[in-house]
Amino acid sequence: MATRAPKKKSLIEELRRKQIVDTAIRTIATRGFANTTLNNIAEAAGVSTGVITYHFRNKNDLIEQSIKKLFEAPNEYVIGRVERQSAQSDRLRTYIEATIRFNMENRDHCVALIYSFSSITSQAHRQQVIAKHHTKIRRFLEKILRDGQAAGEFGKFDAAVLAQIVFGAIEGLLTQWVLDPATTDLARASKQLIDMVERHISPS
Amino acid sequence: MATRAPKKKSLIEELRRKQIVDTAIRTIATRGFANTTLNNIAEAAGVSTGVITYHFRNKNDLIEQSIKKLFEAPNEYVIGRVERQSAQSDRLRTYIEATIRFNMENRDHCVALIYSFSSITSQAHRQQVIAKHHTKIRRFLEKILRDGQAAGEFGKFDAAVLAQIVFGAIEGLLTQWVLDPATTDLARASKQLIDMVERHISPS
Amino acid sequence: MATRAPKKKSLIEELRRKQIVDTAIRTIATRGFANTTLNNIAEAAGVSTGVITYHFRNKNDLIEQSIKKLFEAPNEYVIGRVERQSAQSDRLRTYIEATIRFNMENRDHCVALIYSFSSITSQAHRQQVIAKHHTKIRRFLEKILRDGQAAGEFGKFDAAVLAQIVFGAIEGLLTQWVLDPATTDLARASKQLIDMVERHISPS
Amino acid sequence: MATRAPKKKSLIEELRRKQIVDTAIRTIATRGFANTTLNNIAEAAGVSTGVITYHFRNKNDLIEQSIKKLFEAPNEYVIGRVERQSAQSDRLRTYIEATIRFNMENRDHCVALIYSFSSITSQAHRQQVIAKHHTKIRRFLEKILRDGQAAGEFGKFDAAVLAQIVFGAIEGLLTQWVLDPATTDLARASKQLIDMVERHISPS
DNA sequence: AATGAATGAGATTTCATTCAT
DNA sequence: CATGAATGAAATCTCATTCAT
Repeated sequence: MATRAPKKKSLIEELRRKQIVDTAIRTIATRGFANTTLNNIAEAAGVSTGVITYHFRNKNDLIEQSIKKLFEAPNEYVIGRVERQSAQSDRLRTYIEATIRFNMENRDHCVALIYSFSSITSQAHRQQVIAKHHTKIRRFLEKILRDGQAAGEFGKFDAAVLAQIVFGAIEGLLTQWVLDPATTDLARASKQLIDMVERHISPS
Repeated sequence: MATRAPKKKSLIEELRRKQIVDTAIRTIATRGFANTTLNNIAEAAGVSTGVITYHFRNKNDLIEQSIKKLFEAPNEYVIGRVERQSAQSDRLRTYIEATIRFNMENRDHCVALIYSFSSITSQAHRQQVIAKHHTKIRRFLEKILRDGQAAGEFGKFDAAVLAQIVFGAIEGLLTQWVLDPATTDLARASKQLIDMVERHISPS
Repeated sequence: MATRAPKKKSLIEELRRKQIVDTAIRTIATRGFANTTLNNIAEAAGVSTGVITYHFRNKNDLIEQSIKKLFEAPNEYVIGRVERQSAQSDRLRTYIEATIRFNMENRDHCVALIYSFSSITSQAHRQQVIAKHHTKIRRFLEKILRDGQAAGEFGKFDAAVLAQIVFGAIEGLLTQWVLDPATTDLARASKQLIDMVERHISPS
Repeated sequence: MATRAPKKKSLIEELRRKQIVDTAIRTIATRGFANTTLNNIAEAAGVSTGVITYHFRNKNDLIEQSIKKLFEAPNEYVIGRVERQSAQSDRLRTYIEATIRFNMENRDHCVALIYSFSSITSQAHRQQVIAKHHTKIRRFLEKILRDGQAAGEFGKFDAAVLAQIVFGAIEGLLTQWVLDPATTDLARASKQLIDMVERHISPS
């Protein structure tokens, strides 16, 4: 029942912020990162430009809130589904499937996420934020692999490195799908990735 | 088979262009995409602002030349090494190893490449250029896989999809390494990826 | 001789106006003139933004009310004390002492006053208001000097010019104290100024 | 023969900067501090707005350069004249006369200087800059007084405090003259101030 | 009376591009 | 070829003011 909100935000304030973040994500997916202005976002949201700087400290603040959501939204989706599984092999498969599915069902989200790499500036902060999110997700995957080894479900392999590979493979597949959806068959790739990984980790 | 420049560029002209493109890549890697101005590049190259717009039609032209180089440089490196191998299994292993190695030895290049994936502006052109490069490399990998199947070196699998996965995995690993080099062991990941793929495609 | 408000203000209305003016002065002293927004003042007063524009025609109105108070508050303090003295030499000394004392006891007031001297916008009106207040106080001082001459307490000198000097000296001392309180000893300066002026005007 | 210039400025660059600073001072004197925009200054200088941010980091930078000049220009004028005098009593008189004269001959300068107090923001930096300039000038005056005491030209008094008073009196007189030139006779005030001070410090 | 979200005019700032030298 | 000062369009940011609740 803990209340957060460092500065007590009103309900309407929260709604507006959420609306603007969602619109920002949509606009970035449509126009690209470099080409998205506050005006574009305001117009897409049907509000005046001033509304954005009224609710966010500045453009950078809005962008970072959007990036936060870009990482958290798929996480919530995936983690919830993974945790409903008990066997680690089911968890692993669910992790891959759910991640791919979320992105297929939310292309704007996926596109904006991939684009967000270009938003990294020399101010290390932005990079750190993205890196932290990356690491967090990768660790979640790594834990599944280790738990599976501990339970005897999986054989012997370097869990940290395999987590890197699987996570990297998914991200790389999504990048391809963003750039060239016509020649990228995410669903089949998902199946084959699962198949390959399962064979790799089987205890035999 | 080298084609000469269609518009007769002087030698000094070519050198300048090359110098500027290289500096642009280095600057993007250092400052991020959104934070790199023509002045930044000019300063880093030790020339005046005007030099850039003298040698390139405009900023977009310079960026596209840089992106071209970002894709072509690792390609040359990798393809050369791959083609010295005759067995397809050697080619496949060489492809993965050489790609990882080139990027480890040219971090600026790698960083700029990852940043650029999503430097897409509303001119769909940029996205098409990147997608085309992606596809080209993936096709090269796919051909190795198919040739290996034809030669009986590899077993049965969907080559197009596996090419997607392997290519995606490498790209994803590089992305992780760009964001967080400390926790990303590229060399080990490379070995394990090769191991996993080889087991997956073994004909048995 | 107090005139009632020409437009019938309720008691609560008057209290609010006074509270806001006081807060404005405090905020200007804290944040500087150029850096004080209506929101800053509202926040410092613990009220909503709208309250200010509800009680004041606009920002300019609030600022002018505040400037009015900045001049009137020390005046009331000083004039009351001066008029309790009968000898003009006592009045003169009291004038200087009381002015310095009021400002030492109300640093925010003093700071805001110094800052406001030059808050002049292109509307010459603001400058006129400040000049009028200045002149009024100077005249008050001048009268003491003239009355002293008439009574034979003081010797021969140009009263108008000496009033300028004394008034200017006090204002200048306060400015220094505002800018650099550590190196400005107002109390000693006050004594020495009185001493110097008294010697200058002594009839001998 | 020491060269300064931390970053090697070209001659034309220096001229432009000087021109813009001068125009800024003139514009501030005319329009007031709060009412002066970069556009106003650019227009008055007959250049485009971009020129200003090309030659100055930002508006704040220009303002601080202008404030620097506001303090340094009268200083140079006054110090040069003072140092041509050998007797300390001549130096003191020259200090007061020259300060008043410079300001009478450069009203824009004087007006902008007085206005500059309103430019102080909560960022302590601006205040410190102004305070530092103030202190420096006051110390110069203090030294004249002490040297005169050491030479036996002047009698016994607290030199630091008298310097405060004389400096404050001049500044206060200038403030009055800025606000209300019609009723402020600077020339006569200057004479009477000298007279009063000389009597105060005479050794008898 | 009071609130505070929203507006929009006007300011500052950035920067690709031009052009006289 | 090269320079770098200048431009001006377009972006971000600020904030007094309005207004529905």
